[in-house]
Amino acid sequence: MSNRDYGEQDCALARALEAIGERWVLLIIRDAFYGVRNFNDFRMHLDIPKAVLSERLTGLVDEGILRREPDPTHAGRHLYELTQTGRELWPAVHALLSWGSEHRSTNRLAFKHIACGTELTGRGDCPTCQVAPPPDNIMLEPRPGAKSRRQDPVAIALGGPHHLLEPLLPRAAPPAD
Amino acid sequence: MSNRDYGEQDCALARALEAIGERWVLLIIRDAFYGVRNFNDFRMHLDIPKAVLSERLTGLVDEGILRREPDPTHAGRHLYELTQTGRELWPAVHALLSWGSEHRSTNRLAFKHIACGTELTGRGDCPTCQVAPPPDNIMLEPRPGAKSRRQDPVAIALGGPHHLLEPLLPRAAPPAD
DNA sequence: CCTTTGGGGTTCGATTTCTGAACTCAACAG
DNA sequence: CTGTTGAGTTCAGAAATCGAACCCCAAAGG
Repeated sequence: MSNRDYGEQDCALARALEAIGERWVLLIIRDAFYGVRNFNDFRMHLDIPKAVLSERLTGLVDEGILRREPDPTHAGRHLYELTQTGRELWPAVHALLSWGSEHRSTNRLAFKHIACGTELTGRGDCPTCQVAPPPDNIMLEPRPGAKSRRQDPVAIALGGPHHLLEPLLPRAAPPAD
Repeated sequence: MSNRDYGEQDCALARALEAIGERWVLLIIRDAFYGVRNFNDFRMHLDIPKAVLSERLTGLVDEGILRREPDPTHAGRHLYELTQTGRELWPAVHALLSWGSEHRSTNRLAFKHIACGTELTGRGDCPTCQVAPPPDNIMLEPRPGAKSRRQDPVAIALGGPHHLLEPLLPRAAPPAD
């Protein structure tokens, strides 16, 4: 990852951007918060070229943001999940998400504090409990009336409420009838 | 700016990254928060190629994040400053800065609430006042003992305390004796 | 008046990165 | 054994980045 750096910049922001500033990386991390864990689900949800996805995933593993582990259900495949360092990117991801939904588009998703059910503010605080919940205490649910333009399995699985960081099971929901 | 987009991604984060996700952009915005306002100061502080800087600045103006105005002291020159929309990126910038300083390098700068002088938390809150100050109520000061590797005029001007968003005057400080 | 200087760009090849399509390889299903 | 699918790698063309060179204008110097 560490070509494409910012040289002599003597600043924590430059260091952060060297780790997560490349194209696609924050969207990959967003999906990881949403519970995406395997290569093909990232790929289908993001429409990202395979070579780039592969490179970004190994880069993020090298940076200590994702952990790669063997997929117990399929020999030879991997699962990717956020490390603690990666989870600590939640405030940054949420801040960008909330700037984007304020100034660029309204967000289709609401984030709620699991402990009390209250929707979080733009700063990621729970107004009821006066705390900033960590991602594993947040759930996401689609706003009523919002429907996705995408039809890939991940987008469909995100059509219902879901705890952040818990694995999405995209293939488990083909509506049988 | 809007080539290099994220296509069908149906997400406020993708929209935000289309505006501020390109290389250099967040560093330019950081410098704008620090008070940098003219082309050459950005250029010298960032070591960015002129063509790229020029393209990014006009892109940010088009996106409504910076405002370009004539420099009153030099005909034909411009000053760039953050719009309200741009200023609302502060929480995102601060979140990344604080992740970077926690996981990549210790930050040389401390951010303090002007109203009370307390240093802000990693989440950008003032622990004394229990509020999250907007950038025009924050000052930055170098941590004792931290010295910059850079010697450009902007880096030197940032060697002392400074209110965010107030113009830096880099050229005003050549130590005459 | 003419020349120099410096800010603020634009232009231009060389290099690097991104992209989509084609290809490989291993695990499984039938 | 054959076909399929997930997970990559390889490859060539397109796009972005880079640093250096060049251009234009305004003010300063003489």
